[in-house]
Amino acid sequence: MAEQPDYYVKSAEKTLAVLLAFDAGHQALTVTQVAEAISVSRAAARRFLLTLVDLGYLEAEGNAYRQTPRVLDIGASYLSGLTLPQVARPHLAQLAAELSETTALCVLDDQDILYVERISNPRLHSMNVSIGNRLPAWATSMGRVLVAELPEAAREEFLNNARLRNYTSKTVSGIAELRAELETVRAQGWSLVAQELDEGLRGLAVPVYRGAQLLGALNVSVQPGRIGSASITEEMLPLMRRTAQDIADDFGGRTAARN
Amino acid sequence: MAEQPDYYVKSAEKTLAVLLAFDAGHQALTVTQVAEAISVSRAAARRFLLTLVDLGYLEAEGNAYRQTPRVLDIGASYLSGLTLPQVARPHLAQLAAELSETTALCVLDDQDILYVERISNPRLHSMNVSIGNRLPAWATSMGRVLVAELPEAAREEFLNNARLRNYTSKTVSGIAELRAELETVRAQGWSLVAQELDEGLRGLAVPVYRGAQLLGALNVSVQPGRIGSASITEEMLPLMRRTAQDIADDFGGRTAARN
DNA sequence: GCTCGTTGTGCGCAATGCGTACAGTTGTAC
DNA sequence: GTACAACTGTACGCATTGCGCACAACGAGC
Repeated sequence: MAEQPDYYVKSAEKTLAVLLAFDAGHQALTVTQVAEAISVSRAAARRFLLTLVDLGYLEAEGNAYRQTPRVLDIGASYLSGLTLPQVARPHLAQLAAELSETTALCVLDDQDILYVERISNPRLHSMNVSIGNRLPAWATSMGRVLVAELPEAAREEFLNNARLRNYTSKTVSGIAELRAELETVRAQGWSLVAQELDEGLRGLAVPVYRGAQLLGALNVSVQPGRIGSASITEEMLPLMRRTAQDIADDFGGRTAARN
Repeated sequence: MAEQPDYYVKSAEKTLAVLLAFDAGHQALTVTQVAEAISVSRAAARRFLLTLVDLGYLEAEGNAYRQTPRVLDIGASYLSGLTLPQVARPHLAQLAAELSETTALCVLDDQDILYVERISNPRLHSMNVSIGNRLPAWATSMGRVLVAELPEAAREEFLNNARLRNYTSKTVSGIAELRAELETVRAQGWSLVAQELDEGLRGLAVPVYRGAQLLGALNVSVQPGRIGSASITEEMLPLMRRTAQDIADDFGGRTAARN
C-alpha cells in the first residue's frame, strides 16, 4: 500500500483493527484469531485485547473476547450531533408515516453505502439493516443515486473499482449496463432498484442536495404491486423530493453558524 | 486512578479518547482543543488526528476536524451480530406495532442506560434518542428496572455513586426515596417513570431475563392519558412481558451453540 | 510596528510496545 | 498410560515508536 508519513501512529490503526476484527461473522475471537486477522504477533494482539477489556469495550469470556455495548459510544456522538442523521430523523419519520413504508438515509463511503439513519415501519418486517451497516453501492437505489451524481472522474473511478456480482437473477449484468443505468438515474433524478441485491428488496431513492453539495440519498421501500404503476412517480416521488428538500434546508440552516 | 498493568497499550486508550472527544457538544475540534480535552501534548494530538484522518474516521475542515460517518463501522458489527439488539429487533417491532408506541431496549453500563435498539413510531414525534445514547439510569424506567434487579452489593454501589439532579419538578427527590422506589420496582417487576427526566417523557419498562441472567430492559412510551389507568397493567404489561420472554428465548436458542 | 494566540514541523531521546522464548493446559490419537 | 499438537499466559531484553521540546510562520488585534 501507500507508505505512511512519519506522523503516523501505528497503534491507532491497530486499535481500530482489533475492534473491527469483531465483524458480523466473528462475535467471539481468541487471541490467536485476532492476531491472524490483523497480522500482528500473538503477544501484541493480547496486549491490545487486554487493554480494550480494561477500557470496557471488550469483555473476556473464557479465552474468547467479545464486544460490549460500549462500542456504540464511539459512533453515538456522530449520530446525535448536529449531523445529517440527527437533522434528518424527524423528516424521515414523517415521510415514513405518510407512505407507511420504511425510510432510510445513506451516504457514500468508498464502494459502499453506509446507513446513517433508518425509520422502519413496524408493521412490515423488512430486511434487517441497521444503522452503520454497509451495502454495495452499485446494487442499491441509494448507491446509484449517489454515484450517478458524482463528478465524472470520481464516477469512473468508482466503476473501475466496482466488483459486480450476480446476487439475484435480476442483478444488472455488467459495467456497460450499469453505466447506462447511472446515466438514466442522473437524468431523471431518482433510482428504482428492484430485487437486484435480494429477492425481497425494492427501493426507490432520491438525492439530498444542499445547493451544489450532495449530502446523501434517501430511500423508501416499495411494495411489489407498485412497481411500474404511476403511484411511484405521481405519489411517492413528490413526497420524497419534498422531504429531501426539507432535510437540506434544515441541515443548512442549523449548521450555517459553524463555518 | 488505578495503576495500569504492564500489558497496557497507552496508545489504544488515546486513540479512543481522541474519537470520544468529539461528543454531542463538540462536533468540530482543532488540534489544541483535542490536546486539552484528553490531556496530551499538542504534537501528540496532531499525530493521532492525522492518523485518524488517514484511516478515514475523521476529516479535516480548515484546521478543525470532525468525525466521518465511518465511525459507525465500529459499533455496526455489534449491532448486526448475533447480539441482543439484533435478536430483539423483530420482537420490538411487533410490540411497537401492537401498541402503536415507541419501544426500546437498553442495557446498564455503569451509571447509565445505553440504548442498543429502538423502534420509533413515526406517527409520534418522540424524544430524539438514538442507538448508543446514554441516559442516567436512576431517572429512567429501564434504568430502575435494571438497577432494581441487581445483586444487593452492586445496587448499593450504584446508589452510592448516583448523582441525583432535579431535572423536572417530578424528579425523585433523594436517595432514600429512590431506594424505596427500587424496592417497589423489584417486587412488582416493572417500572413506570413519568416526567422525571423530561416533561414529555413517560416510560414503562420490564426486565428481560434469560433464566437467571439479566439481559437488559425493554420499555414502551406511554401516553399521558393512560397513566393511572388499568390499561397499563392489564393491556401493556402482559404484551411487554411476552415480548421480553420471546426475546430471551430467541437469544438463548440462537446463541446456545457458542459456549 | 509589537504581542498574543494560533498553526505546522524537525529532531534527539527514552519510554513504549515488540516478539522471541519458555512454561502450563487441554484434547486427541495410539 | 505416553506422545504430540495446538492452544494458552508470561517474562524480558532490545529497538522501534512515539514523545515533546523548540523553532518558524501566520493572522488578529490593538
